[in-house]
Amino acid sequence: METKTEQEHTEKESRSKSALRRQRERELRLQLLLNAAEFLFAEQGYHQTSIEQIAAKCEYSVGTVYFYFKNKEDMLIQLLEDIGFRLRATIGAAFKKSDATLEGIQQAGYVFFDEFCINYPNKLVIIFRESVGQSKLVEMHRKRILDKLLGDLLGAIHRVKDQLQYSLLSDHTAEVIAVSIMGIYERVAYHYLINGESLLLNEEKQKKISAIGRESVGFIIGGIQNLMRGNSGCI
Amino acid sequence: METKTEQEHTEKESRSKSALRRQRERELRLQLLLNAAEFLFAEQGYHQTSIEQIAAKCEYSVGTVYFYFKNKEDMLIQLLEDIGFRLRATIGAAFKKSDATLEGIQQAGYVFFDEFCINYPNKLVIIFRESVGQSKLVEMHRKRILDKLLGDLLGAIHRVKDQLQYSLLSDHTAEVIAVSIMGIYERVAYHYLINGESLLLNEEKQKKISAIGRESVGFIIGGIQNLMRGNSGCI
Amino acid sequence: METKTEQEHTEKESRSKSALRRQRERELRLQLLLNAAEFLFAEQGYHQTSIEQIAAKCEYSVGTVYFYFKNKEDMLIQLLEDIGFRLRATIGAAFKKSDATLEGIQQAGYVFFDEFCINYPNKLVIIFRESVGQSKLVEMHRKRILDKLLGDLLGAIHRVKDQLQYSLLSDHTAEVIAVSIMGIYERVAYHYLINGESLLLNEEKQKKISAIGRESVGFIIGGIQNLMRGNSGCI
Amino acid sequence: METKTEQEHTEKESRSKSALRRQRERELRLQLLLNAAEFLFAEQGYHQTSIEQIAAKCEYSVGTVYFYFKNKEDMLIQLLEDIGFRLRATIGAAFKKSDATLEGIQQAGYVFFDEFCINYPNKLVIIFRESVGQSKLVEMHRKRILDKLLGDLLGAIHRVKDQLQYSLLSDHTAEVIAVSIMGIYERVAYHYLINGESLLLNEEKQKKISAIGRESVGFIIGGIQNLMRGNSGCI
DNA sequence: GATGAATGAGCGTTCATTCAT
DNA sequence: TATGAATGAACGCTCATTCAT
Repeated sequence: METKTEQEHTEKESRSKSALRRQRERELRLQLLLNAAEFLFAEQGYHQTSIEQIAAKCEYSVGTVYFYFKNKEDMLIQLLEDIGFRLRATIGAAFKKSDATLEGIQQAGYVFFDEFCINYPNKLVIIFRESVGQSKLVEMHRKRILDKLLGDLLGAIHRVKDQLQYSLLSDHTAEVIAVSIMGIYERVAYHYLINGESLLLNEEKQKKISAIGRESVGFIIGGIQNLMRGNSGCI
Repeated sequence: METKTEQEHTEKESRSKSALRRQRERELRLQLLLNAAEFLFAEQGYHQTSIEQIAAKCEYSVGTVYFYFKNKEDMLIQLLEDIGFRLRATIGAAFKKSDATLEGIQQAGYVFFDEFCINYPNKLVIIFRESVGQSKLVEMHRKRILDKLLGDLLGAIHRVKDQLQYSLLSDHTAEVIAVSIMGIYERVAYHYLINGESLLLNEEKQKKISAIGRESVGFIIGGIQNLMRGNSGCI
Repeated sequence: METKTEQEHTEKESRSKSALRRQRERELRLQLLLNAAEFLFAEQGYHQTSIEQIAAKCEYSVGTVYFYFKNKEDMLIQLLEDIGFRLRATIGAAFKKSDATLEGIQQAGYVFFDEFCINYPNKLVIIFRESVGQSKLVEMHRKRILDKLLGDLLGAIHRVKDQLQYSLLSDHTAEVIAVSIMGIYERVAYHYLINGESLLLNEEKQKKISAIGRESVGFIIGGIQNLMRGNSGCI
Repeated sequence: METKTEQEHTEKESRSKSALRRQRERELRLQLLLNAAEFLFAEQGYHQTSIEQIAAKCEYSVGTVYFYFKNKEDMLIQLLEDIGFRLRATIGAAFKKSDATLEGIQQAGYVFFDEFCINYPNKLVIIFRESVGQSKLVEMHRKRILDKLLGDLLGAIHRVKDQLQYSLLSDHTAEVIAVSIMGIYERVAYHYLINGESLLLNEEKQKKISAIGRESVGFIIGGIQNLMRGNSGCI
């Protein structure tokens, strides 16, 4: 095994090198197409965007798009998966800094509004608007992705509850909290970002979103406390 | 003026009578079509439903549909307007019973989950799924409708604030509260109703939704209190 | 029931009249399209013919074709069904004239070559060339149609056998005879008609086909006799 | 010429050796691809099989296929040529054993059903189904191949006629006999083999095919005799 | 020789909308 | 008013073929 010639060595190396390069390039092209799709879907809508437009934006041909994706629906789903991954990564990181406290949940909220919303407004549009009501399959993936995020939140809530020795009203209280938080994330983002004329954010707008985010998180904290302190959740 | 003959009188009367009848019939047919559209859009999705299917469900011809509606988009918009109207009527009525108190907001929440969600699951699907991301025009109408509801909530919140002599953190605090409440309504309904396998609700499921609704409203109340008691909304 | 007014009567009559007319027109248009498809499929091949070409030949739009047919495959299948029907009608009629004798089978052969082949060369091309190896579904229909014809032949053979008090070598001898006859029909038609440069037949060519047909039928008669006289079918 | 060095000699030798090896390998690969194509065309149909599938089955790349074949049509044509060659070789060998007698024709028939059909069912599918109605060029090659086989049969028939001092009805009687025989071969094979659920033959099925073949040949012999004994071919 | 990414013409199909009757 | 046949633009998708590496 050790006796392989110089040439063999070089050959194998270059083969694996070129294979690696090809792999890298492949992923670059795939990302290029996904970016174009994300932009066009967010800008014009999923149905209003044709494969030809996506291809043209990357200076590819229609066939190339189909070399990388099974079909149009598949592009949306891959986009969704990517968004789900980033969303969890972003918010999950915030949990870890000060987990098992309400502060962790607060930080996660701040991160969602200050980082995710501001840096990825197009992703927001895809997950909260363009992937809604398109097909059973897309709906299924969307549900799976949002449910994972929900699971993360749920875990955080349970850890806070245990730590603070709070009790929950019922078996699904924690879930209701998590779902409510996600509803606030979604609607606030939709109202202040997606609904707007343009997704481009100047500094002033960023500040506003940030401030809105703080208050939304305030609402969330109040909601959690009201359902956790063992009272009935009534006035 | 008084000299018109008996006959003329009868004629006019009968003409107006038949005109009224025609008007009534027209509205019946229109409603029939809207119901069919609502059902099919909710069941199969807006894009997966063709005008022909809607016509067939009412035993009308395709042309007849176009006699009552400008186009397919127009059906969705009229559906949306109707839903918006009922939503405001249902929730607005709850406000009036005990307005200017947190209880009014609580009651409105109860009414949304116990009455609207349970009686009109298809309408829920239309407003929260099928009308999302379809076209600029639909999006515009959807925004208008949700903004009106938002306005109602906003009014209620301001009245509560004035009555309890609470202060708000900033100019948009009330709006954030309203938007958050709507987010909770939307996401909770989506999660527990729309996401489900079937929209048909047996008694057990109705009880669950109702219980979930109570807790969601508990979250809302907590959120409001936390943003209104003059504290910073932080932990 | 008898007391219906003159007007009602006229109304109903005209309604059914116009309904009938519409039905007739519908069938005319359908036939027009089928004829165009038959011609083009035979001339250029099934795959080389586009829906647009078929539509253009009838001065219809593409959509109209899809109003009358589910899809392209459906056109081919309807064509096939029609061909099968005519083939059985033509040949079946010949059987009836002198059934239960070899002459019936002889006449059927003459009719196939003298009438069917000469009058419907395009149908020959469809059933023996363009519908071969296209898809599972088409293959299934083709089999069903040819099997029906086979059944007709089989019946005739059994009747001849009973009448002449012949015996058959084995259980499947009759079927082998029927299949062989069909093979001769098919291959002779293919060789002398379909293979040719043009399907258009002048008088001279017609005479040749007819003569070829006579001899082919002679072959068939010999084959039947050899398998029916109770000998082993060997030399 | 004689003065070439030892080295040159060795070089040339090894060059021609490696050239030969390369040639052999080339043909192996070509055959590998043809086998894959034959299998897939027979299994799924010509149009339903993509070049990529053929390449994948051999663990080659798409480009490699195009190194060995001009295009997809070319694969089918080469397949066809190969099938034609084997068919003639198989049947031709049978003729030679006892040529110029009806027995030779009988033997050829037995060989077709007992050897060719049973050993090469896929080839049967290609020649009798998948190459039908695909394109002018394929049709031309198919005709050429079948015409050669026809020529072989024709020759055999003429030799039998001369030997037995029979006379033929007309100039094309021999051809009609040959065409009829081929029609029987084709249709019997199609009906009992190609039409079936599976092309795989267990022993029982093989026996059935063989028996069917015997009877089909009996039909053929009867047909020939009826057209050769100088009678009119009529009943 | 071998690879596999890229091409792009071409086709089948859909369906909202129109309009003569 | 009601009908339903006709329209045709638009789009998703396929796949044989090419070619730079």
